[in-house]
Amino acid sequence: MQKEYTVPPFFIEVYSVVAAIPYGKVLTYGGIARLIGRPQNSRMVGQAMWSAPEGLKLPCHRVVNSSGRAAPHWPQQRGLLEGEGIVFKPNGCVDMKKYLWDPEKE
DNA sequence: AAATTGACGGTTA
DNA sequence: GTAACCGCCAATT
Repeated sequence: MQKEYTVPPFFIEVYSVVAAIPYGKVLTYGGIARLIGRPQNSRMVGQAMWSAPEGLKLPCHRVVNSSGRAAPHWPQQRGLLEGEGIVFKPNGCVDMKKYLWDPEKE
């Protein structure tokens, strides 16, 4: 078998967490990094998303940065979140106070 | 093996 | 609230 998918183990951890985000909730890159045990690796989380195979159905659009804002290189993310019932504030930020997923609380 | 890049976080101004 | 700089770690080339 050829390894077409040389998916780094680190990314898999990220995918697992991202895939666990419930509908109508959002999580920050740093939040994911913290859940996988790498609080300093927030950047890798984003890199994992970009490299994420679409077949995994990762709700990457539910992942926002610490500012509560959507990804800077992503044009449609905002529309996707609104489609899930998430409301953006006029300044373009998500109401993290309400939509930020709390894995330990669930 | 080395150097560069990167969908970021946090702090300071 | 916004803007700019630094730091951190791993993947990619």
